[in-house]
Amino acid sequence: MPVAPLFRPIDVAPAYQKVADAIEREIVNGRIKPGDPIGTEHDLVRQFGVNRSTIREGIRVLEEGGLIRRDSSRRLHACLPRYSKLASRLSRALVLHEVTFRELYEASMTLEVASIEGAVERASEENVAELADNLARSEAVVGNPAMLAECDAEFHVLVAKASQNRVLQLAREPAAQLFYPTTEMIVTGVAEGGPRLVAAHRHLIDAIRRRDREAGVLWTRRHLQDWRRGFEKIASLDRSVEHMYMEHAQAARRR
Amino acid sequence: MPVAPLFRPIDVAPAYQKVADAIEREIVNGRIKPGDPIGTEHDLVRQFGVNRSTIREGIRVLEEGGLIRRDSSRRLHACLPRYSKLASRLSRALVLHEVTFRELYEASMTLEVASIEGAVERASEENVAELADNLARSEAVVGNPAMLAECDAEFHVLVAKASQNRVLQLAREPAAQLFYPTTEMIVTGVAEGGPRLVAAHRHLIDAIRRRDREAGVLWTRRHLQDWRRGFEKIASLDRSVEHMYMEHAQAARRR
DNA sequence: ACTCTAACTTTGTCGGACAAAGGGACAGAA
DNA sequence: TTCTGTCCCTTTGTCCGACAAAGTTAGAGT
Repeated sequence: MPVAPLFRPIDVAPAYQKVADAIEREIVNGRIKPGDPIGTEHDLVRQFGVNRSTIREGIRVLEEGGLIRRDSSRRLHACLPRYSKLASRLSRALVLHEVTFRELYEASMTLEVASIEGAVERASEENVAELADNLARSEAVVGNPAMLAECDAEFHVLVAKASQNRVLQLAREPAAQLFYPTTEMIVTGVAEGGPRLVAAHRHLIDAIRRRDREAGVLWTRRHLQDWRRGFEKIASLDRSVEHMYMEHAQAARRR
Repeated sequence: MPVAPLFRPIDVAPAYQKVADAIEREIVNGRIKPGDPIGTEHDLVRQFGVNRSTIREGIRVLEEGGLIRRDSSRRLHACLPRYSKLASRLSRALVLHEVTFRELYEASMTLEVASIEGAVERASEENVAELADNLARSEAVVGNPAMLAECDAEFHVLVAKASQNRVLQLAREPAAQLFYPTTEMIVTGVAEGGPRLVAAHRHLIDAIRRRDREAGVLWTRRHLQDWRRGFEKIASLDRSVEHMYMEHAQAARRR
């Protein structure tokens, strides 16, 4: 016979966790707004009535979660979590779960197509200008695989931004971060890779300008299929993402 | 005139960060495998030659990132970051960025359709069984909005799982976590909401069983449109996601 | 072989300490 | 006035040592 639920489970979280939770609550429910100062560690010691070491452990948790940062003078502020930083956590997780390039490819096909559709529909003048600027820089470094791969990654971030849909922007980022290093390898290994990549970007900008959804989708598909063909010259799609790719995601996180 | 780049910026990361980075590197590059013990704090003090407080701050960073956990006896282990925990970080970020329900809806339309397509193509017997089990439980609680909403959230997690694409699984989760609380409100407010929801699930399972892609996509669209219609009876799609929704995501994180 | 207890280890927290770096005020130089 | 160097105070990052509570291990006794 089950016992009558006389007692609720009591909260036995360690103190540093409670400190972190308390500050998190205030930020998430909006009482502390992004940019607001949190106060010094000593202030927090007084407010929470715990030791500074405990406060500091709590602060580390929030810092890692992207909810607070230290400014140039190391003072604490609430802040809006940055997508690229959060996404690199996810990229890391995907690597550890040993996802395959096939999964990456399939998901990206969906996400990038959705991005371009949004961009075609809603891109602003400024979005297009950013994309055009990126294209110009890409054309200038078409012979440099590393820099071209970086431009490519930025290009797709800008397309997602142009979609004006931040959920999509965030959803595509983890997979995109894992693509980036392979793009470099492919452009290095496949002679016509660089020019084809830049040409695809040019068509994509054109499609956005003309609000031509069909063309946007078509060229996004081609662009990704190009990646796939290039990749399959190097390795199998069923290979899992290698640990070494994390270096790039780590670099992105610190930025 | 720009100065010749004689010096590189020097690395002045604090000690606790270096500790965290060093351990993270070993985990991510695979030298420490998930499940492996990390050693006691005292061990780490000896190995890194820094104070225990410093070690502990580094550990908090890794713990929050999901790379290590403490087992029942509080000993440290490397572990695979859990999707739902990471996703709740993203949900939190989306709330803070004040994304609109329109963004959520549009992105989910893409992501859930992609999930069902994958599920129709690749769902295993076991996946279908899990879905059927979920459906049975849903039917049993069709009069209870809170429990039905929970079942609905689980259903879509299971569909994504059935797609066998972990990238997709991860990408859809942050948006899905924000959907969940509204589902409850809608089912509460709209009389025929519950039965329609369950009926849609039944059709989806059926589509997966028959490997009928068209039907799967169709019913996913209808299911989401139902949500939208229900939501618009309550509020505008252009409203931003409210802070209160975070409670659910926070609960998910702790699990 | 099993249980119970005592000793040991580990974690979470505390208090205090100090060097390095930043910010602010202030005086003197250009 | 504007700039610069100096002094002082605050804050952070790190260290040391300590202790209670909870978990682990080993040994005693059955």
